[in-house]
Order: sequence, then structure tokens, then C-alpha cells
Amino acid sequence: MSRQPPTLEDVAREAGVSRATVSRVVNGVRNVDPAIQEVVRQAIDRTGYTPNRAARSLVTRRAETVALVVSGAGDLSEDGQIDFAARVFADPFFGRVVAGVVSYLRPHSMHPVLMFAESAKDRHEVLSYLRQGRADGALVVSTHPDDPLPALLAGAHLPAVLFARPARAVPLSYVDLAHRDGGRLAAEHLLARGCRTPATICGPLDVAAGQERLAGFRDALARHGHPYAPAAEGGFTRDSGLTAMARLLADHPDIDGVFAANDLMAQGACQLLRERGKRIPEDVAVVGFDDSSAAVTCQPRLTTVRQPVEAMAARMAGLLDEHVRQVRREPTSVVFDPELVIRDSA
Amino acid sequence: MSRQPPTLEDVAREAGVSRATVSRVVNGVRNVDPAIQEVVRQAIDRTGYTPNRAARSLVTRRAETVALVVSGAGDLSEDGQIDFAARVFADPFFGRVVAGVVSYLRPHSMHPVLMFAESAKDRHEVLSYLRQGRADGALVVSTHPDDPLPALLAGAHLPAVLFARPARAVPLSYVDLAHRDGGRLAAEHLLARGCRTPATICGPLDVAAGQERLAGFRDALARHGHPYAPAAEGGFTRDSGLTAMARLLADHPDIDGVFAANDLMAQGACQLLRERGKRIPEDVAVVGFDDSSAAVTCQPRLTTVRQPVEAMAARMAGLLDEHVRQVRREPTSVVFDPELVIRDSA
DNA sequence: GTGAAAGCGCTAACAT
DNA sequence: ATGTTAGCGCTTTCAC
Repeated sequence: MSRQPPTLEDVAREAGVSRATVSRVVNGVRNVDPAIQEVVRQAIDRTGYTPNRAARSLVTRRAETVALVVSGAGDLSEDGQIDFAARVFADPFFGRVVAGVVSYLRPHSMHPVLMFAESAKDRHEVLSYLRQGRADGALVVSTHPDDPLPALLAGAHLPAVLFARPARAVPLSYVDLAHRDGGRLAAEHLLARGCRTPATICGPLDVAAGQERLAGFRDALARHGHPYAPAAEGGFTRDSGLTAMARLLADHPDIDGVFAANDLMAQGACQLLRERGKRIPEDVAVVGFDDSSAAVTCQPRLTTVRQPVEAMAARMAGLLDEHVRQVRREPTSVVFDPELVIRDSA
Repeated sequence: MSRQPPTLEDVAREAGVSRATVSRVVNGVRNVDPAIQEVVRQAIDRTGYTPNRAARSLVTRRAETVALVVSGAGDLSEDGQIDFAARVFADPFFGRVVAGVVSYLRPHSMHPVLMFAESAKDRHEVLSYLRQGRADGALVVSTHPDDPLPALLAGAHLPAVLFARPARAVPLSYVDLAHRDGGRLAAEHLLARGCRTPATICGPLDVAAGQERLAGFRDALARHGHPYAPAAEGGFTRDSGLTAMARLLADHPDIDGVFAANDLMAQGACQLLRERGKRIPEDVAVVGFDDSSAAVTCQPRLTTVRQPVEAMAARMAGLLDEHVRQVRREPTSVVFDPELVIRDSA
């Protein structure tokens, strides 16, 4: 049915020049007579020519594609896989990562291939994907501190950049947030609005982000004369925030301020608080973390510590690009600053 | 630093056979002596050989990659783009689509490239991406009835499969849900539990899914002696569900059952209902649609019409694969049946 | 400034 | 059953 797509050869014949010349104008290389350039350009339009990427990649050794891999640590069944993917995107965080990555990639005419790596087999697949040259490098978002993928990537000398500092040191670039400062911001805001007994729903303590946000919160509190703040650990999900809030309230009924280590948990906390008839922020002030879509969906709208995920993800893509182009050879880290966004909950 | 990766040639030399033989064992083609197979396999292990995809694609004319494109109808600015991507993933629907697509693709060692097409330029880019042979076909999820992409794809004879029947007929395969049956299911359940004055928060009426769910709901009601049911139009977002519910309640204070055309809107409706002191389902029963993660997050957990998004997306990928492999030549449609999932809200 | 020609690494006839 | 060979479409020296 559909005839073969036109090749360089076809365009060259049409324009009455050589393949090399056409290639030069296609790739915007100088040293081509403007008049000939025009002729070639017209021939391209007439034929509807589009360069064949495989052929180009074969010689340039670039795929102009990066792998965006969401990586766990487990070894899930096939059924688990599908849940993993769906669960991952249930958190507004990943949508923002995707948005940020694409915002960098698109203008550079690169595209992300989505990969999920939850098992040893998956991880092997990611490596082989890169080794096959199907992608020039990997952008990896680990969901688990024990994720072995970063080390594997580094060991294979494959270009990769991480979102967040890995639990175990690995010679790879990463972008991150000053989580500790974020915790501090939350504490100071709660104190400034007059909270007497602040508490926190912290993130999983085996994740650096969880630890650091908590540490920053407690440090700031301590510096203002609050030697102790109750904490209940959550799992960064809405439900876990809700149950953590219930525990907190049971143990310390007089709590009047809560810092939740992400917006989802803050949302859960708000829900429980409302069910218990507490007014927010009058009875209990709530500060979230991330400034994700959940922050504005929440009732009331969340005062929260903003993590500029889109910008971070874009930067991550930029770093990878530099590594791929060999403009940057040594691993580096870029740490972003959090920012307090004041809305209605505190 | 890193020496060139090994090629077929290297393996052949190492194994003492020809390139062709190595290629045969790599591609699992029969007609290779088991003993030689073993020798070759060892040589592959020893050299750490991985086939170069560009070279293979160049001759097979297959990228083993498909584009997963989320497509609108607008012509947004660069800033709009990033919002679009983030907004898209804010709906749990897309995470499920991704999960389903990946569940088919992975076992077939194919991978999805994520693309967002919100402007004419974007659409052109999708077309040229496919024409360049970087992806073998497109899986498209339109977010707008006026989306011109399906027609462009069909016009260019590029393999593509749609999620949901397009507003304007286009010779492309698609998967869809029997939305009308879904609306009927909701109506019958509400009636069966004794609702006297059912109403609906319908989806946007310019989208087929919105229309059909409403029509199915009203038809079923009519067949049971309810000639009229109040409807308020929402935009498939939580907020729009909340305000639609408010309108409904203002105009018809005696409503005792609501069918929301998706779970997000049902969630918004529940929130408003609770704020107004209505008990769910005692005072007002609520039925959602989709059975997304929002259904179980909701308070109370949502009785809802299940749309098997993952299975639909997987099937969509399967259809595309058939078209790409030319196993299927004519466009086809696969319509899935909805199913009522009873939980606590009705 | 332009063309000729040599591959990039692989698959698929075609020979043997 | 295995090897030989001819490309796939492109970029890139190297001559001119």
C-alpha cells in the first residue's frame, strides 16, 4: 500500500545534488551555497522527506531519547507490576516529574521512554536498554532507599541522573531539595502563628527526605525552646496521614499545630481533624509539604512547603543531557531551596 | 575511557563462526546446531555483547517502541505545556492507562515514549516522530472532542489506536466502554435501593462519554417511571463535582440519590454533602464512575461503575501491535462492559 | 563549496 | 546447517 518513505538519495536526485549536500542542509551545517540550500529545501518539501532515525543513530551513536525510570527495590510478580505503575502515578509527584522532564526534553527534541523497574529482571532490562543504545541515558526516580539500580548504572558507566540523593553513595549526579530547611520553615511558621504544642506526621524514616524534614522541624523547634515534638510516622499516602493524625490526637489531645511531611498526608490529617470537629487552622494548624495539586484540593487549602519538582526534574534532564554530550564529566549535585506557601490551613 | 561495545563481528570471531550464525542464535532462529549455539552463547557472555538497536531497526524497519500520546485540542504556550502534563497526571485515569499499556508492552519487549500534543506544533512533532520511524505507531488518548490528531494520523496512514471512539469518525481502531450501560447500572442501583428522586452530575456534554453515561442513566430511569432527573454538568474534576452538587441541592433540596459521571466528581459531591450535614448513603446515595483510586480514597468509599481502564489500555496496545505487524489491516473497535462495584456510598 | 566513497552494526537472501 | 554478501539510510572524512 504505502510506498517507501523518501530517502536522502531521493531528495538528492530531486534537487540535482549529492546526498552529502542534502545531509548538510538537513543538519544545518554551514558551507552550503544559499542558492543550493534553497533548492534542496524545496526538494525536501516536495518529497516530504524525513530523516530515518535508525540510520542516523547508527552513525551518530545517539538515540536522542532518554529513559525515565521509576524504580523500586522489590521483586514483584507481573500483577504487582501493573499495580506499581498505577500506584506510582496516584501520587501527584510523578506527574510533576514527568511534566518537568518533558519541559526540558521537548525543546531539545528529545523524548522520554517510560520504564518501571521493580524487579531484578526489570533492572537488567533497563541496563540492556541503555547498552543497546535505545536511550542515551537514564533519569531515575527511586521509590525505595534500597534501590540497587543507581549502583548498577554507575557500575556500568551508563549516563544517569537521580532525583534525590541515593541512600548509599554512588558516583552519579542528582538533584535534590534542602529538606531540612523545609522542615525548619514549617516549624517557624507554626511557631510564628502561636502554636504551643506542635507535632508532626513525618515521612518514612528509612527515606532521607523523611528523616531530614523531621530533623529540620525538630531542630528549629528546639532552637525556639521546644525540646520535644510528638511525631507519628506515615507512608506519604493520604490514608497513612489520616491514621497518623488519629494516633497523634489520641496521645496528645492538646496538639494545636501539625507539620505533615507531604501534602497527601496533610490532606488525610485535615480530613480526620474535621471529622473530630477540630477547626483548621483555629484549633489545629496544618502545614504540608510539596505544594502539589493536593494542596489546593485540600479542605482547607494547604499552607505548605513548596518543593519545585518541575524545575528539579527539568534540571535533572539538563544534567543528563550534559553528561551524554560529555560537556560534563564529573557527577554533580544540585540542591534546590524550599519555600513556604501560605494558604488557609496555617 | 570506555572502549567500543562489542559487535556481532566480535562475537563471531570469538566463537569462530560467521556473523550470520551469531545473528541467528541471537534472534532465536532455528536451523542452528545446538553445539554451535552453545559456543556462540558463551562467546556472547564472554564479550558482553548486546545488539545495537539502531542497526537492527535500520534493516527490520521496526523501532519496537510506540508513542503514548496524550492529546488535547488547544494551542498552548510553553508554560501551558508543563501545566498540561501535570494536570493530565493529576487524574488517576492516566496512571491506569500507562499501567495497562506497559503491562502489554513489557512482555513484548516494547516500550512507550511519552508525548503530549497540545498544539499544532506538537501534533506535527508526533507525526514526524512516527515518520522518522522512531516509534512504530501511536496510542492516543484524546482529552478533547475536537482533537485533530486522530484524523492527521489516519490521513498519514500511520498505525494508531485510540482510547475511546473519536467524536468525528476516523478510520482507526479504538477501545471503548459501553458508557450507556454504565449509566443504566447506576440508575438501576439507585432505584433498587429505594431512591425516589435521583439526580446526576453529568460529564461535559461535548464528550461522548459524558453524553452516553447521562443518556443511559436517564433511559433506565424512564423505563422505571421516572420521566425526569435533574442534571448538573461537571468537568470531570473534583471541584466541578462539588459545585455541581451545590447547584443540584439548591434547585432540588429533596434529592436522595446522585449519579456522578466519574469518581472525582463523586468525591467532590460527597464532600459537599457532608459539609451540608447529609449522611451518605442514608440521606443521599452516591454512585460514581470509573472505580479509580479516588473511589476508595473517598469518604465514604464509593459505590461506582467500574471502567476496566488497565485492561482497555492493554488491549489498545495489543491492537496497535497487530496493526504494526500487519496481522490486522482493517480498523476495529473493542467495547468493554462496565460493572457495578458496591461499596459504602450507595 | 560540493561530491565520492567508506563505513556504522545488523538482517536476510542466496549459495554452498 | 553455515557462510557470503548485499544492502538498510545516514554522516563524515577526504579529495577536488
